[in-house]
Amino acid sequence: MLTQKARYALHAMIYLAKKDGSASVIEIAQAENLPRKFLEQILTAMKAANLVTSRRGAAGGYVLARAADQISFADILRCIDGPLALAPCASQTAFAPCPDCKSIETCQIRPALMAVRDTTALLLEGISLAEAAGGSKKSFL
Amino acid sequence: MLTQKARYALHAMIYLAKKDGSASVIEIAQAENLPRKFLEQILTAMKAANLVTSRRGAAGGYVLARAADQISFADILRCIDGPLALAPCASQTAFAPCPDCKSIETCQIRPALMAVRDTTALLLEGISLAEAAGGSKKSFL
DNA sequence: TGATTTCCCATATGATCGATAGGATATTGT
DNA sequence: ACAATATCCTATCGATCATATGGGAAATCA
Repeated sequence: MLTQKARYALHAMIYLAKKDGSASVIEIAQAENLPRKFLEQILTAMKAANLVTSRRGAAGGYVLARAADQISFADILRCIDGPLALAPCASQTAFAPCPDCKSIETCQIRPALMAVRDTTALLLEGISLAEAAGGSKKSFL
Repeated sequence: MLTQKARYALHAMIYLAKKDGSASVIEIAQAENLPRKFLEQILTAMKAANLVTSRRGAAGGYVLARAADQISFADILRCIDGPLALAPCASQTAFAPCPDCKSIETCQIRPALMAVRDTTALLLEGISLAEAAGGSKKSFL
């Protein structure tokens, strides 16, 4: 399961994609019905991951750092919820042996977890904010 | 990410699949290097889900409730970590609207989450204890 | 009867989730 | 200059969950 924070992040980012311009935290929070201060944290994380840029002061706000079709669900989920994989040993972006693992080579659950990671990463990296906002339903059906 | 508990469960069940007979908690815990009392809880859950049967007393222990090729990774993971889906609204076995969801029909992240659920469920339901124990690597490559 | 084992319930600790609060800092409009 | 508006930064908080550990009742077998 994703965290609520991650779902908030997706909604906020899709809002920015549709807006195609700057939007303040307050604007996004009201439009998408998200807790304002919590959203602030989320956008801070998105900025740290270079997915959005920000401007301070009156008439400030957040903008997508790249075109909406160049930001994937995977980008967003990774920076909020961490790796997509079901176990550290099956992660490409944050590989680590599982704490209790004897041997990565002989592990009998890893192949399955790798297969799952590969397919979910393929899917989530293939879905962009532009597609989600537009509702094209093309690429993943 | 799976919980450690879920990984423990998979290892324990694969051990039972390879053993093809009764094994006590202590035996499994020692063989797979799992905390004994924690494993006890896990096997209780597996029994509640009808994945294993048990016998008490001396020479007691746990046995798979079905043939090893009739128990999938999905069966085990669902009863330890819950639904495979990334959100309640994308779950087949435990569907529910997300707490903050306005409308399931117009949600712009749900289609993606459904696609992910479908593929991971397909994979994890297709991987049996027998396959994992045997290491055939056939069905998911 | 005594040893073994599952079963059941309770507790503990640390981390994580989902927020909220307050104020510092930057920018804009008047 | 100044007030209004925003982001930025840090701290805290309650609830839940993850990861166990412990004690003892009940069943089974030699």
